[in-house]
Amino acid sequence: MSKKIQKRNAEASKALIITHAITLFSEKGYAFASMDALAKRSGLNKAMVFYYFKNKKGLYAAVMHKILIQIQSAVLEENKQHSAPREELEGFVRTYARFACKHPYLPSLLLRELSDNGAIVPEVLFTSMKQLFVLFSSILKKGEDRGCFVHTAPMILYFMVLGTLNLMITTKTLRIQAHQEDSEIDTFASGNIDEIVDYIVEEMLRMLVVPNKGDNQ
Amino acid sequence: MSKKIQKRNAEASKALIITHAITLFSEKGYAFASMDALAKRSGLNKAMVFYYFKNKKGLYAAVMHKILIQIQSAVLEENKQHSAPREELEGFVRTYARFACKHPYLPSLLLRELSDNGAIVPEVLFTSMKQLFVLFSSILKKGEDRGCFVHTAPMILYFMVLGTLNLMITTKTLRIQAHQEDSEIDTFASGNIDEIVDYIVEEMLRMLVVPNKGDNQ
DNA sequence: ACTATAATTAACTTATTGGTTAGTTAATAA
DNA sequence: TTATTAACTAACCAATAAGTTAATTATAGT
Repeated sequence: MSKKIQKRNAEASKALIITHAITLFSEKGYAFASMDALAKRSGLNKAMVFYYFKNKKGLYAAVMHKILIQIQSAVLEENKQHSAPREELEGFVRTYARFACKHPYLPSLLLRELSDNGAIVPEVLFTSMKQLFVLFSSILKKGEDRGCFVHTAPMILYFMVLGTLNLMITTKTLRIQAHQEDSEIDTFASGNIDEIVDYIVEEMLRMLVVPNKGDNQ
Repeated sequence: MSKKIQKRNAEASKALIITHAITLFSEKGYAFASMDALAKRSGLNKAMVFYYFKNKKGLYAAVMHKILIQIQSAVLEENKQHSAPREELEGFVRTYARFACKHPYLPSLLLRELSDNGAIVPEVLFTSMKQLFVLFSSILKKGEDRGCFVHTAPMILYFMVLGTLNLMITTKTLRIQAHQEDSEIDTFASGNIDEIVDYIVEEMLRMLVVPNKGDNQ
């Protein structure tokens, strides 16, 4: 039969808390996200938060873990569909970008953590970022080995991609506003995420592709 | 004669507060920077902070204003020494990078603000970022006009530069740590700021320079 | 039906913090 | 010398927030 509607359901409550915590943390940042507010949003008693997650930090760690696992598996999964370095690279950028755009908490939480030596939950953040980086480097490496990419410093390119995407996404409203105030300056205000990715990928390839070997996918 | 050492000195006190506020804010972030702690660090009475800056937000605005003016004028000033687009571009990147590296509060404060819709002081941040962007675009534009740069979306390149630099700088300790834990992965841990700039400029030029017109400075 | 336990709640505690205020002392100009 | 003002201080206040606790209710296994 259909699941009966329970008045008590640990998993559901936990999920409810996490869901609202994600938006709350990304809206307000860690410090300004109050657990009272979270309880109110979730429609649960504040004590439940501590019951399930021990303390604020624990909850935050759970939140970060969840979204990092999500982005990680999204990118890793997508990557399986390709084998040519150029496609892999484009897939990496686009998947990350689309995900980040659909879940705008990702860039803001990520930038905040990164700008702060992984202030609140270093380990969680770290392992995830590392895994993505390993994939990214392996794509570049494969390209090099096949002779279609020139040699580069993967860490710098990685941050180039992430930095650009995250900033473009988080500053979207800012850029639109700036363009309205002064239409002279081109803030790429109209660009949607796929156009941005097109641009970035184009630039990346211009950096990477070995001259006169462009067709060597 | 020499200035007599005064027991009371508005300007000195103000400066003292700002100086310590800069480090405090960048260490702890806006929310976790307490005014009690600031007063203690500055060796002044807490009330002085409010006496001079009205409230915490006002102080923060003053802090941001100061550092943004600094970076802005550093870059603008340096730019006067060049006229060839390629040199101008390199100068822009290097001056920003060196400054940010010498004053590591800049990247962390900047990223935090940017990742948050200019959370705390939108206007101040905004005008400064805009001015730097205008300079950056004008460099690219000049390059295009002279036929040595290809056409690009300046906003994206701008964030590419700032994103990469700020991330590389703020994650320095993180990267060193990661490399120590697993020496397999190349986190560019050893790279100093000038090497990083070399790399970035090299990549930027590979993106920008019109093929077979590379010498056309 | 009974019991053990997991889920839930209201009320409370404790600490911190941004900000105020009323009063005090140093400098300065008449 | 004195009056005025600007710089400075100690003590205080109200609000908020993280975290606790002791009691209560639903649920599931026996």
